[in-house]
Amino acid sequence: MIMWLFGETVKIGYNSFMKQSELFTKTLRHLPADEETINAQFLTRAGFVDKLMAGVYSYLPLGLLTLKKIEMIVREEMDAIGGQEILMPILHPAEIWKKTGAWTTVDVLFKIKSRTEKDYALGQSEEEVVTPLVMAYVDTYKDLPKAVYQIGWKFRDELRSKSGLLRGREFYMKDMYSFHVDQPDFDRFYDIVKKAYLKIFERIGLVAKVTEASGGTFSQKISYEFMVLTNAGEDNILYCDVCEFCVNEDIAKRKSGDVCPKCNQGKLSQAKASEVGNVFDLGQKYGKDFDLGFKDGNGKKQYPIMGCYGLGISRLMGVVVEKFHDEKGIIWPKAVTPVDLHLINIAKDRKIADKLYETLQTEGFSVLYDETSVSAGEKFANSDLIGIPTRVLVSDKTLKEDSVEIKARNSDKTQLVKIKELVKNLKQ
RNA sequence: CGGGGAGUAGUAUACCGGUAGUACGUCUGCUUUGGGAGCAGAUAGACCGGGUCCGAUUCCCGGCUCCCCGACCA
Repeated sequence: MIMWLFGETVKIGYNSFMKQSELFTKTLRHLPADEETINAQFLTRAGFVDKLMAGVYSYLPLGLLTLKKIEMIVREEMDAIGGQEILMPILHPAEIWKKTGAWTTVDVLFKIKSRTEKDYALGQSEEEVVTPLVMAYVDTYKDLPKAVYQIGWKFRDELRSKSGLLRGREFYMKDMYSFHVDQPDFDRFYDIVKKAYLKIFERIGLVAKVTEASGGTFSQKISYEFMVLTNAGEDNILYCDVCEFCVNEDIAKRKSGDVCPKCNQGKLSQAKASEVGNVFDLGQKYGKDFDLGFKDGNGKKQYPIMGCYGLGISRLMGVVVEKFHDEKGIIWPKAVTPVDLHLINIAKDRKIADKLYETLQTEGFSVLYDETSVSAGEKFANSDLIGIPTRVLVSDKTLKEDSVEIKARNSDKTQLVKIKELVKNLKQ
């Protein structure tokens, strides 16, 4: 992404760089009065997000960078398993929702009326759009399997939004839909998606538990939810302390302290968790609802077995903050940090730091450069709040040694590095 | 949607039925510069509507918004 700023091009994206004085956001010293959760407090104070109303946030320059980092990881892994990215409408005609029954059964569906009193819905999931869309191109079994996905805004008319980014009325989500000739082929792909999901969370630095959960209104089958343990979450799960068994308490037939039904060895413990992803076996419901099928090898009409796979990108951003912070601020994992380096100058003469800023860009680092003239203490406090994983400090003290000081956000140790060695050192 | 709490400078808060105070921010000047610097001056405020009252930011009613607990969250 390229944006124009003060006459120069500023690249926003993987190799973004920006001067702190040019950021239109500022860090806030006070806790926001209307946010109680860690993720909302730090993200607001550090200038990553701004609340428009309950459950609806703007993503500011630094926040958008992190959101895009997470999005990119998700995109790479979905592409890697054959997902084809598309972008579907958010504004839907009521008819498609009435056809599947969801118009009356899905309470969280946002419904709106046009000037001419026509009914519309805002997308909260897109089976109603994607099924006719994909099946229009599927004539025979030879056209399957197919998987398409999109990354975009979803709307849910929650009675109570809460917990900052963890439950919004509007949120950023990846939703994928797959179409298969039969159950075995679906099961094969289902497993591939589960593995891809685990890889995504691992890349971000999170541990997600694959949790058995309700299949929802339309399905008797269980679904799987990907749960990250955090007290800020809304779900209660039971998990085995020996094997990987994990179940949502909603459907659990057991309680905390019971023996694990899977390995018969471990004990089940209860924990709070946030659902960052889910996978559903939709069966033939949507094919049948829309009466859209394909011809099998005998020329007979069959309905596809479908799956849907959600992954909450904005929620993940909140969960990451819940998991990675200290009393001073956020500690971004390297994979999703808005930028790689926080370059801070406190030397009287800015020249060396200015030059380093250029050099680091050329060398492929993304950099936030604090070239402001506020006190050193304030810069450190801001830096800790924003939470970029690596801090590079230029001061008169370090310059005497022809050096800069490097400090990891998650450590108290500092390291003097010769300026000549800096790039090499950072690339290690 | 049920229950509870709260709306006061840009932000966070205090007191009060009769001049609305403090901190941070912001602006000006001087001094500072390795963990949210110091001094001096300046700036700026009662969610909306109705009622009670001589007088309401304060009390009462309604609305809106935010937060928390619960319910809800295919």
